This record gives sequence, C-alpha cells and structure tokens, in this order.
Amino acid sequence: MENGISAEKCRNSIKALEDAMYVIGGKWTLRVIIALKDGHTRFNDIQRTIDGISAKVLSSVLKDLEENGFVKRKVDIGVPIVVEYELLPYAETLQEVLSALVSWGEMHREKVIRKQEELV
Amino acid sequence: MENGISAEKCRNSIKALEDAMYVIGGKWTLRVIIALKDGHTRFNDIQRTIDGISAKVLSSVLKDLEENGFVKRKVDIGVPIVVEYELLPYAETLQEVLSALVSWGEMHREKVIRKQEELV
DNA sequence: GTAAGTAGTAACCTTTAGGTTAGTAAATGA
DNA sequence: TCATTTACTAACCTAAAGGTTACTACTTAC
Repeated sequence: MENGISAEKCRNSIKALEDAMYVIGGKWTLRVIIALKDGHTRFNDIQRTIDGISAKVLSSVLKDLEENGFVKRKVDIGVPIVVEYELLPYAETLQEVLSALVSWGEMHREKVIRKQEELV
Repeated sequence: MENGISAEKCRNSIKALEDAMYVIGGKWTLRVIIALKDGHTRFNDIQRTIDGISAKVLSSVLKDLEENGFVKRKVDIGVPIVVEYELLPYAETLQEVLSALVSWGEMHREKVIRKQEELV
C-alpha cells in the first residue's frame, strides 16, 4: 500500500471525491438540478416545485450552478421581464453520479426498513 | 410531467438522493471508508492516515458508520486492549457511487483548470 | 382599490457540523 | 523517570450553511 504510485493515485481520488462533494454536496443543489431537468425554468416556478426552499437559498444555489457551468441565466427584457434558467449540456455529465446515488439510496432505505421490521 | 406516476417516481428519487447524501455526505465519511479500505483498522492509525481529522470527529464518524452497517467495531481484550474497525461487505455496495463521484470530480477539476488557463 | 405574481436582495438569526484543548489510565520505550 | 502510545470522551468554541422576515417596483387580475 505504501509505494509511491498507488499512494499518489489514492490521494488524487480523494481530492476528486472532495471536489465533487464540494460542488454537489449542498442541501439543495441536486434538487434544483432535478427541478430544472423537470422543465421548471423560472425562479418562482422552481421555488414552488421544491418544497421548503427559500428565495435566498434558491438564489444562491442558482448562482453557484451558473458559476460551475451547469446553468445559463437568460433574461428576456419584455413586459414583464422574464428570467429563465436553462440547464447546459454540462449538467448531463452528472447523470452517472445521480443515478448511482439514487439507486444506492433506494437500496439503503429498503435495508433500513427491513431492519426496522425485524425489530418489531 | 404532471401525471401522478412520474411525479411520484420523481419524488421517490429525490428522497433516495437525500437519504444517500445524508449517509455519505459528511465531510469525512467517505475518507474514513477509504482509509479502512486501505487497510487501516485501528483508531490512531486511521487518524494518522487522514490528514486533519480530529479524534472527536473520527470517533463520531466511526459510530455513524457502525450504525449504518458499514463497519464492525471489534474489541480484543488483551494487554493492551486493541480495538479494530473492520469494513463489512455492505460497504462494498458504495463502490459504484464512489467511482462515479471520483471520475466526475476528476473530470470537473480538469475542466476548471482548463478554464483558468484560458483566462491567463 | 387591493391582492397576488414577477425575480429577487438586505438584514438578521439559528442550527449544527466540525474544530480545539485538555484529559483519562494503563503500558511500553529510552 | 519522563515521554509516548493506546482509544477515546468532555467541554467548549467557531464558522458557515441555511432559515426568516421584510421589502423592492412593476403588472395583471379581481
């Protein structure tokens, strides 16, 4: 385990893991991405879709998503002004992570439920 | 999008996602799992392996991992008492999540670096 | 005339994960 | 003999993520 190459590799994997968690590990980040995927493109629409999120938090999540290249903010200057948030292709790169997390989460929940039933 | 079945499915996926993030989303959780995978089984050994983790935090992470069925705590009553933490097979179910996160993190970092280089 | 919707921001507060320091008690090493 | 190692725990503190409330200025609907 302690030869140079594999230790280096291991450190890189950990770094990558932490980078990923930093970007998508927020409480609301993935939910906002899912809402956008689901076709909700406007601020209040997204907020209504995601139960419990506040305007302040949604605003900051959207800014982070923009900075990270997941989302484009489009402003239509009209009457009234309409702002739309559009998922960029880069968001699709998360697909594997998302589905791995979802299927693990489902599996884990079933396990937890089985365990609880055993205790009854 | 708004028919009953797919909305229900969507809500379940989100729930699963949140469950997963709740279990593995802590700052140190995945790193502790990796250290255990790497063959570090004893408390101080793990702590030395993971740069920056405190005894208090390691202790609580290990307790959570035990509760979630990832880890078994084994006590050898001898002189001195030796405690060993052993990864259970259940931890292997995380493999897909881990590798998806690592490869996404690597890809994302490269993208960020490229972007920074463009700016120079 | 007033309520509600548009997309947010400002100021403030709370919660909690995590960090810091110190200490246990017995054993080994220098 | 003094420091170090073992596996932690207790008490305390901090930072930051997130929550709450109120407000903007304009428009449409009732």
